[in-house]
Amino acid sequence: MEDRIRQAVNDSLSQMGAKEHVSFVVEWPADMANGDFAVNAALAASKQLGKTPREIAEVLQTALSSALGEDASRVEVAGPGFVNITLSANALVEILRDASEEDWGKNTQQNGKRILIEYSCPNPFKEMHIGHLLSTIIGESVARITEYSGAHVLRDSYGGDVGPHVAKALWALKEKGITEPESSREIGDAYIHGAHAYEESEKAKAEIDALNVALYVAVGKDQVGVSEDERGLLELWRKGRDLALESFREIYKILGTSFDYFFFESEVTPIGVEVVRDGVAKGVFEESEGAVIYPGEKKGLHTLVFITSRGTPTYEAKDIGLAFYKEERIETDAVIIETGAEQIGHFKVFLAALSEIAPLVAAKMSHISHGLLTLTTGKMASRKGNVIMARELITEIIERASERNPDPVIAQQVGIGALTYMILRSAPGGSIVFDPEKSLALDGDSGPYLQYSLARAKTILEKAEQTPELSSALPPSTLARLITRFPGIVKKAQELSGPHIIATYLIQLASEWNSFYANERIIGSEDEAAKLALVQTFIQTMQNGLWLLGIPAPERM
RNA sequence: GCCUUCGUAGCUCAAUGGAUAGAGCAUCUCACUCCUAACGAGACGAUGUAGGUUCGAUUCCUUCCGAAGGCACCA
Repeated sequence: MEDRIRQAVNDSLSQMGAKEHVSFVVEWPADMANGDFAVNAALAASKQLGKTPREIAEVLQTALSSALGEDASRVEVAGPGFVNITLSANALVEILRDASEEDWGKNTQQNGKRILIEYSCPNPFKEMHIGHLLSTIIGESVARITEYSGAHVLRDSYGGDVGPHVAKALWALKEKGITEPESSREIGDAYIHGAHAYEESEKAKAEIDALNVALYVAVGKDQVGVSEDERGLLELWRKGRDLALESFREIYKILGTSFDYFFFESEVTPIGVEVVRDGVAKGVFEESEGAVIYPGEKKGLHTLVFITSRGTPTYEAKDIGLAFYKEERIETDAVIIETGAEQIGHFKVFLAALSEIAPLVAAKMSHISHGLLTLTTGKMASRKGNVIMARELITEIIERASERNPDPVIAQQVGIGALTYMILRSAPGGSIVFDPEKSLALDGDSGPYLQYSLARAKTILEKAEQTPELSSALPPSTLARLITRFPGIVKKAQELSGPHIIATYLIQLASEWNSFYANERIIGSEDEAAKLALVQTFIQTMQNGLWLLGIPAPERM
């Protein structure tokens, strides 16, 4: 439809004598009263053609009327020179026929592509906090939105299982004489204890630094030639890592996400170090004050250390290793990495360095980020211990949902729906101010509002005795016209990697549906079969939309 | 100091350079014998500042004010 409009406008413009290409848009009017499509070509071409926008618009109106024939019920000039097009009841019904199919909203823009998405990325030896929760929820939704483009999506999470934070946790465990940690909580507490000690005691700091190096050495040797001390250290390290992973998987299950790959720093570090050392010979990296740096300042970026003067690799060197590690194991056409916005600067430097070493690998990588999640108490910092843990927050919101839902399965669906929606409703990039008391709304602009609208619609379909059947008896309601926009909304969300596009649309859709529900009798009405068919398309649209966000769809509420 | 991002209603968020800047919460009305009131109808209320580009600017450019993040051995 959009293509037909575009074609007709272009033809008409060149007939009017437009020599240069006129850039215009075919868009949805924000106000549905203005129709299904709006064309701003008359405004854009006004200067070139030397006519007023309204003169041109009137010519376009005639051209579009004849081009669209019976598919348009109304073509009119409005405002400063827009041409608004309203679809006819029949044209609308034809589009709605697709809307009760399961694949409603999918497109084939990236058919056959293999896309790897990295997100969540909690570090073993720390507990998962709400920052990771953000990444998990956003990453999963972006993955699902990408799947709707026909791409084969692979998911991975990357975690730091070596480095100073691990040394802090292991140091504290050893201090307490714990050799058999039993819960992830114990590991998390040890990290906090170790982090405090590191800042408060010179002795502890020295010991932890030494332990950090010792762990790198031990991990590097793996099974070959390890001493007794190293064997004990490695054993404690593996136990801690396993415990943390196990607790991550429990959370992923509740959130409806699962990963194809878990990558660890210990695996990618050797490759990273090797590549960076090679890079020194090639002149990409430089030695400075005993460290290996990438001189980003020469390119308007920051200069960052890749290998410290103690010989340990930093985050950046490990990321180089990770990029190579993935490339060796997984065939991909694109790699997307989702992290917190505080890493934007680092990612730019890393990407600049990588593009000098492996241009093709760097070219297919892209970085998306989420803003900081700030509490009323300020930025979260896990080393200070004043963090809200992912598990605590999930438990709390499910508990709140259970006040109204005795069924624990539904309570969980509603709780997760509220949490997920709260995170996905706003555009990525900005920070989310999170007040645990107020932010988890269960009514209004919320996940449960969407779920509730769906549950009500499903009940109607269950209770009805007639078979849903689309026909031109269906009046062209705002609800029907809004449903036809869904595939376009999905495309826009794909272009922007923006789940919030879907979220905003679904709220509008649910609101329109609830209004329809309140004002129109469905069961027992004259056009029951046609209205039931509309209900069916609403259900399919809402279901697919909720799936794209990762919000569960309860049958009843 | 330099770099990046962001300032929209009392609060939390929308608005692919377009039409009367949309929602929700809060506040105040109305509606509730009817398919689930986690609902519906209405009122109230906003683009930080000063310029520029444009037929048209919340959106692009510049000034100032304010906030957040980053800036060589953390991740």
